[in-house]
Amino acid sequence: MAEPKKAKGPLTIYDVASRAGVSIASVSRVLNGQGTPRAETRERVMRAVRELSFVPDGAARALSNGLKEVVGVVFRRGGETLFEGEDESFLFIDVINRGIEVGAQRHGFDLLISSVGFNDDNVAARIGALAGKADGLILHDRMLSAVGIARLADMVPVVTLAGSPTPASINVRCDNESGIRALVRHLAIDHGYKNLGYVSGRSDSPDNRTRSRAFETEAAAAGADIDTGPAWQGNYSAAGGANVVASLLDAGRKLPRAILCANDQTALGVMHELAQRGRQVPRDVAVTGFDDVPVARHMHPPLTTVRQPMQELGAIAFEVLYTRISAGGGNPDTVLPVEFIVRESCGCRSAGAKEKT
Amino acid sequence: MAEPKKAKGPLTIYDVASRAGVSIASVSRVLNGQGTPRAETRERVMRAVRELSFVPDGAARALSNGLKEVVGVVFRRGGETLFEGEDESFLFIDVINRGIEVGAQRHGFDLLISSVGFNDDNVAARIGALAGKADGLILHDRMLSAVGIARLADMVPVVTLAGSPTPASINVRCDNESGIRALVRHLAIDHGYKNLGYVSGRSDSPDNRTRSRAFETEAAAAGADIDTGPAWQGNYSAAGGANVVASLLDAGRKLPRAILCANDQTALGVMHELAQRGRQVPRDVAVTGFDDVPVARHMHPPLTTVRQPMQELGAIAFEVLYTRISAGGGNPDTVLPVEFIVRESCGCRSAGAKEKT
DNA sequence: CGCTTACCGGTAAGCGCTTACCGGACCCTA
DNA sequence: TAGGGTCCGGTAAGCGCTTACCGGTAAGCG
Repeated sequence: MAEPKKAKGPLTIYDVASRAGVSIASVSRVLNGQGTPRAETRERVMRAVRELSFVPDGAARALSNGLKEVVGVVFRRGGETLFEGEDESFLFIDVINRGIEVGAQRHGFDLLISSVGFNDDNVAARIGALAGKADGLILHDRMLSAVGIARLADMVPVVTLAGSPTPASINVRCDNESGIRALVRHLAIDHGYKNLGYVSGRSDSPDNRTRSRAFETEAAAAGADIDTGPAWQGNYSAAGGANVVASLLDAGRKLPRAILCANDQTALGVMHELAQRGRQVPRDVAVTGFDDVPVARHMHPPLTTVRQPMQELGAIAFEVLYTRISAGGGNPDTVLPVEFIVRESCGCRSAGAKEKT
Repeated sequence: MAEPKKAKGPLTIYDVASRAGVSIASVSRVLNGQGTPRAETRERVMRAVRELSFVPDGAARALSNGLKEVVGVVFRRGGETLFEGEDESFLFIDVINRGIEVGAQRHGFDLLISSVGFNDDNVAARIGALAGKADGLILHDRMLSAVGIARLADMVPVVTLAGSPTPASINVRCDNESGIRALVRHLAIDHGYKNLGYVSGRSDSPDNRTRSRAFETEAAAAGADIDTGPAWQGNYSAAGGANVVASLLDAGRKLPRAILCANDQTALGVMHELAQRGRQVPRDVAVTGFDDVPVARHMHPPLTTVRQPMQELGAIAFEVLYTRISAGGGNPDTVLPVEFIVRESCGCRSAGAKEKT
């Protein structure tokens, strides 16, 4: 406690070293637990560090050992928040991010986040800048085109969520096929609904394509008729779902006995519009979602859906990325199991029932 | 397009320089728009950069010019999610973070986030590590004790949200006094309620102390009686609010004519419990919140509350921090105006009415 | 036509840290 | 007491970038 404070210029390892009366190498060794410093040396260094409340500069560390301990996470910020309850959509993203964070913290990494608006122009530039500040990137759904991802992936390790792998990037997703299969079978076989419709998500989403294809396959396998066509195109938002129902009805088309939705948001909109038009769910038409967002259980009636293990998805995404960063390799196409959640919008009465898929 | 790709070792400015046939200094100058490179030089460099899709290393840059272009943001992750709708609480945080991000992007900064669980032990250590990776820190409410903040603040610029300034740190908050004043006057004067209660937030929250004190002052000024005491201690959660009502009623105490709550979450719990106990809002007892979270308008009845400009708060917080980082100084105690939102839980009928405070 | 002035762009010195390498001190053995 | 082996810990070389400084070339001027 010689002087109260030196020149205010941020402290460096040299300040600590001179205060402890050792060399900077020793300070570094103590701080990183390398080598075998004598107990007394360690003690002296620790005391100096404590007294000065020194924290080593991350940039210098990163430069020196080639590891920033930072993952970049990029996602879309909602731009079409209209419907009541719609805010939930980014809760969804948030849960995944939390999962990433949990995984990251296990390895001393932090999350560098960057959200992108729907009409931001310089997305690629922004992501590029992020790439420079991180050891690897995790991209949420639909952030970049396949070639954009590929380009990015050969400057920095990249993991995409709910997309599809490219030669250089890794993808982590949920088992959409199983989820849709469970839904279709439950509706077509358990309930015996012979006519199904599928309100799709954004057409550029790999998840949506997978679900859509699985829907057709499984419906055929279960011997159910399906309603299709451009009128069934949604966009993952509640408004999109409501719109599909509205235009179907306005065109005088007959609704199928059950409607599967690309995600819970869409189901929310579909059910809302159905209620507006005086149709009862599930009596007149059954509705199902996908995702199991928190509101799903509080809808009227509670939504039958498929739960994706979001938080785990985030954690796994980090883990895969971490492997790639530190060792290279890693499974380029990781698929996580989903869980079929039966509630009441399908026509069932009991709550609570669950089935693993 | 000589060779398809060199050794996979991440590219450096040297690779770009040699490909463009110039020195690294020129590359750097072109990339940063410094000096006056000849048009042809610029062109050569840009082409090389594009062909290699080079992105300069953030750590090296940071080390070299003493600016990481990263702000650390620390917040608490909910650990007591129990009540329906409670998830909203971190939506609140998210909106602020969005605001920070918006401010940050204007200056090319990114957000390094770190959430802390309610029973994480090594909080200070984690925040310290963050500090090393960022140019400055923004701490959400109740992250660290005053001395913890002070210690942190002399290693890196710190802005706290809804706290109070310390000699070295800056604080940004909303004008709680005006908000409470508007609420109290509306209830006591406009509605003529002569007896008020205040369900407080966590006792260690500066915002709560301010609101609590303002409540007492304003109630006295408006000539209303107040109910106080330890039974009125809440904790910002819906469960806390419900608990206050429950224990008051269980103890056979008479409820005041109107109950102000420390935040909307609390009001949610209070109204829920009131409904459980068969009390009607606002007929039997009026209830008000604070924050104006999204659900507030969808409660039954819609909640009269005070809106805090969350996103703006985040943006301002960044701006103040940025000033401190780049120039030093900056107003250490920034106060943002709030907006009084009249809905129905206070006893008013009309929706929509608003008053600036 | 020779010298000054401007303008570019290259060379090299750090930024704060990690770590390979090496030399000094000490202990053990003969 | 001398030689060899062990430990510790210091010295210095980078990590990839920015930028001060300076030398070379070309243009401007008398």
